Amino acid sequence: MQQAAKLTARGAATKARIVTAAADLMLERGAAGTTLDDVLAASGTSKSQLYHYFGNKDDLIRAVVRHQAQRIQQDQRPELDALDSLAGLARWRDKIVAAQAAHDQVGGCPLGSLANELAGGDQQTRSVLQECFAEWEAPLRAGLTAMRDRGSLSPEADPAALAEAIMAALQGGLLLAKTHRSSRPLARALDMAIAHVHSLATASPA
Amino acid sequence: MQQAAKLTARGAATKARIVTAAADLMLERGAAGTTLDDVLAASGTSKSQLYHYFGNKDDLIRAVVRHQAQRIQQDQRPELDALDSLAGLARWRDKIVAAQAAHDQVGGCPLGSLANELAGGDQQTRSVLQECFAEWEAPLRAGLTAMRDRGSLSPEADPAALAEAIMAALQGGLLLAKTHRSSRPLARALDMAIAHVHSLATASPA
DNA sequence: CCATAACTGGACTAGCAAGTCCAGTTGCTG
DNA sequence: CAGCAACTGGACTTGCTAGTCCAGTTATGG
Repeated sequence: MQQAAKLTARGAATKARIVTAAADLMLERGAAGTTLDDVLAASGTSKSQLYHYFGNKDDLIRAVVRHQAQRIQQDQRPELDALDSLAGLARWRDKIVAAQAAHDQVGGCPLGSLANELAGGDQQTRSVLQECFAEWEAPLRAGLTAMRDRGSLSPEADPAALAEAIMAALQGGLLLAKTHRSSRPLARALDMAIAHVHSLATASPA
Repeated sequence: MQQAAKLTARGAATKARIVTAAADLMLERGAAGTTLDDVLAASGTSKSQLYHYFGNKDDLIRAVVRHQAQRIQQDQRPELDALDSLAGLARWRDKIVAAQAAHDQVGGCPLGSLANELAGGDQQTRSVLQECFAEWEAPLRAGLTAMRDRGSLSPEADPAALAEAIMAALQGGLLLAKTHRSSRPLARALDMAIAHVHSLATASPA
């Protein structure tokens, strides 16, 4: 992998095909449970192509992590950009619960599952995970900050802490949902988190 | 494995040694990432002993899941039996955060990590996971129910939903803590959950 | 003290997985 | 159109892993 190379249109397409196939497989089998041969078969490529675009399996895994993070943000638009009101939070919640239910309750968070598996690994991969979570959390933190600055939330409310706690509820809710094959735990976790934001809302929304 | 057999004291000790070693290894490397040879080396046993006590690797994994669930409950006593007050919840929170910090922020929830990895697998294993989570959650649900019945919590409060949401916050907090190598996300998640219980508390605690 | 069953050691097999290698094809670019 | 670099195919190597097998040792109950 000498990736400063040119990368023609065809090459880019092949690389994307590999990452997409790997992401799908790793979502349902985990990163360790997915073999490169599986990825090659699913993407219709060969060993040499994979090693042409990626240094090794870990490198591919990091690409998959970034891919899933992008996919999540894409899926959650435009709701992710309208988290500066209680109504906006409710819409985001509904979209997430609906998406989970649509997946037959199978497969938790594409990012959370990978994080769980890879957080104990090398520093490089963990850094990517941290960045991806931060990127995902940013719009939430921004929305809560806007609410506080506007006076919709109590001045004592800590947007950063709130956003992190909500993400934790989301991740835990998805894990329990996956385990129980039911979206109920996810719904309850998010409802609790949003109720907590409600309790910090001021009577007069400014 | 014809486990209706006798199982002498020595046999029981060997079996326990295998499960303990496997649990430790799987906590830091995951179930798939732990080889049976690793387990044998760490426990000072041999292949034939492992297959004498367990049908196959999946069988061992299920034993590890049950073992971790028991260990967690044991570690969280006596706080787990005193979750029928806001003060009790706070003590439980402190114990969990301290335990996480004591582990150098490494390794999330011994049960949650396994659940994440195994929830997509066979029904048998998933059932064990569900039971273990239910068992762990039971004291929390009981405490919240007692609070509501006593009048410390609003009659509208739903102890089952509350307990499940709190467990979700705990799991998500542990996942983010593992990813960031910091107990901050865990503390924030639990603080939010407990603040939510506070908001449901009645002014007069009876 | 003998027979039976629990228990133990470790060599062995079969299959699979990551990563290597090289010969060949395609497609830019001057 | 020539030449170089990007790209592709797939066989091959090396090492590991779950699971098997059997010969042998220890405990126990009659």
